Amino acid sequence: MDKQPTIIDVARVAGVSKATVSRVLRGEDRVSDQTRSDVMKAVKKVGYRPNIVARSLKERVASVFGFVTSDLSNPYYADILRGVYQAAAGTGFQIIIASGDESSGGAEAAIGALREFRVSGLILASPSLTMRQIAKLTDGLPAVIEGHANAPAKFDVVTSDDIEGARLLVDHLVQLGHRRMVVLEDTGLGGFDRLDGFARAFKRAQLSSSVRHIPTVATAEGGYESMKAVLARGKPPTAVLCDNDIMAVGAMSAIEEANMSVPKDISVTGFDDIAMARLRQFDLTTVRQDRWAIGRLCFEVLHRRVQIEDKQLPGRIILKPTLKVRGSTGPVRS
Amino acid sequence: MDKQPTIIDVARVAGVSKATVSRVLRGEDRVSDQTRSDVMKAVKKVGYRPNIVARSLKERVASVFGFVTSDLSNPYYADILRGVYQAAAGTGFQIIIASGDESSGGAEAAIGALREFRVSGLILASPSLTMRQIAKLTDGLPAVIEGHANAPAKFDVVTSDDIEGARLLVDHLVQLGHRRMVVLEDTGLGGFDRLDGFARAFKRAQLSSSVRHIPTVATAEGGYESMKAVLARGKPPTAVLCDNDIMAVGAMSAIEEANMSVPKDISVTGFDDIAMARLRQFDLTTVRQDRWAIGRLCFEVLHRRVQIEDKQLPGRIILKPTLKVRGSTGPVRS
DNA sequence: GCAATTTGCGGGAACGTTCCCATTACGGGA
DNA sequence: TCCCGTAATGGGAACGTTCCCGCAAATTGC
Repeated sequence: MDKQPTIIDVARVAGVSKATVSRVLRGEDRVSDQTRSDVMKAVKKVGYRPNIVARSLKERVASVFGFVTSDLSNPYYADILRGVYQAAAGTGFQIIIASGDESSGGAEAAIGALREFRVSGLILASPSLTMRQIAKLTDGLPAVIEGHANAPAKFDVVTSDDIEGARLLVDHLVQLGHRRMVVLEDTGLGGFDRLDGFARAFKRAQLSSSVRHIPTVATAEGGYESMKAVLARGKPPTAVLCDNDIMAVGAMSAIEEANMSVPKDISVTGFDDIAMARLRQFDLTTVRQDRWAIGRLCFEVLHRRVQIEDKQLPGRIILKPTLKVRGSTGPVRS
Repeated sequence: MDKQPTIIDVARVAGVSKATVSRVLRGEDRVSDQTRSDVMKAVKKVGYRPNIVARSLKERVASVFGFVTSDLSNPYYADILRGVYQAAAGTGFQIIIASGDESSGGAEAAIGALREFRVSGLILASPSLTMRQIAKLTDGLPAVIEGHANAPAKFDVVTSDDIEGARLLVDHLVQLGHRRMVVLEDTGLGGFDRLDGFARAFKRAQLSSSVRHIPTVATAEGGYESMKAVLARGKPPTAVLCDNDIMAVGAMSAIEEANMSVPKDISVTGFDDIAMARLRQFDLTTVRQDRWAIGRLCFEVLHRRVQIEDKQLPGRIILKPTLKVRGSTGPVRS
């Protein structure tokens, strides 16, 4: 690789000092029009490209945000990430993604690596991180947290209102006449707000006693197995609420395998509205968050705090989800 | 944010010079055991964390690879990315992902941003990049290309053998007795090798004349529309080959909607073996690439070239795909 | 026992920026 | 005419590393 031209090369060609080139490049005003255009011409001529590394060193922090997620291949985070990138485009900020899953050393290693990089802020989209960990690992670095509505007040939060989402689903089913229901609960660390939301909504509808909660692995297979077990013992429920869409797909498999029909015999709901939910074969009633907006807002909140050195108190942006009623839910059979 | 301790702080605490601290940190041998342990103790004490930015400046390049993709939310690339991260863990190399999709300025802007960062290599997983663009934009930077088996000889290539994958599918269907077939072709820029592979395999089986090729948008809706159009006019084919799994899912919808059955009336195949293909509702015969391995190898090839300053000629690693026969294909109805 | 080599360590330049301080040139007011 | 403010620019230190070079002490070879 041949040597990249530096600001000094530009200065030599333009016949000015490096300080002047720097001024032009950073758009300062104390430069004559003549010099400015000379410098710009020289930049073009030598093919100069700014060296972010040198700038970062001088400025003590890099114009980079770190994005930490526990699961890169989860489409939920992929969508958020798209929003982040979209918002980052043109701001001069880059994003470094650190995978916090166990095989790459966990979230601690991920955040550690980002800090070596002197990133100027963190976006934490990793439900497996506890608040205690977050507080310890960020240690003064600006951070915005996704997915934990009840994070400590010292952090900015952008997340969707899962409690509201759960309420929407429960209300919808109750309205359709459902009473005897089952919730397939993610046994992982994520989705805490959802479970809380389901519990509250059932309590509000005074149905807490007629609802069973089944711990389930958050995959299609997990949903399938749990549903099969539910159907094997006793009177089947009239509706099944799942912690995410993919579990719901598994549950639907088990229901059809038992020669029952969705939604005639059993209604099924998901959570997230992933692309698959819209397919004819599933046509799943679910709750949709604007994941794109979440990502975008995560970036903007962080950017604001870092760039403008915004000293106002951390805020929390809680986005309202929308209920997507599709063909997997229907009135209870009488 | 309070100031991070530097190598000089460590030196002061350990009572040595910064050069010695640097030596210890980089594991050089010309240091006495006593000094080494003193320094390590001081590192612990002051909570020193190396500053990658300063190191990168001095070394002229950053220990960072850039990953360029045209579609962040495509699970295909998400899986490759997982492989990349897995391989990168522990090497000291970080990955910066640049989204090359149009909304963020395209691949040119993405690669430009990465170059400002002085990344020491690129992983290009973006089928929409032409070879001409790649040659121009990389300009001497080491790069490994994914997805283009026929890239110029000056680049390292890691990809799956899509031509072989297409052959496997065609052979499978021919063996089942299928002759009148349809290929739903991705109209996008990607998947060139697949189309080529289908065409070659049909030619080899002397079936080129009995196969129709339908340009199709590479989504579930696209597959649905194209299939509907195919069924609307004339005698339906006995088998449909799709350029990817998600198109196949759409095609299956259209077939069932027309009151025909998969695979009894029409066999359907996909390409990629995404998680969805394994679900009971689809049970799709498809071709699987080891995407995790592709990602891992992309990193390793690049790491080797950059780190070891491997001067050997660029190589191409072409991974053999495997045919996954499932329930969406069957013998032709006689 | 003395020169030659090795070992262990420190000093300081360099990487490419930014930014603070000169320094110059030029007017205008006293 | 002199002084001083201002506009435009240059010089140089600093950011935190790495690495070359040099020097003293220890070790070796004769």
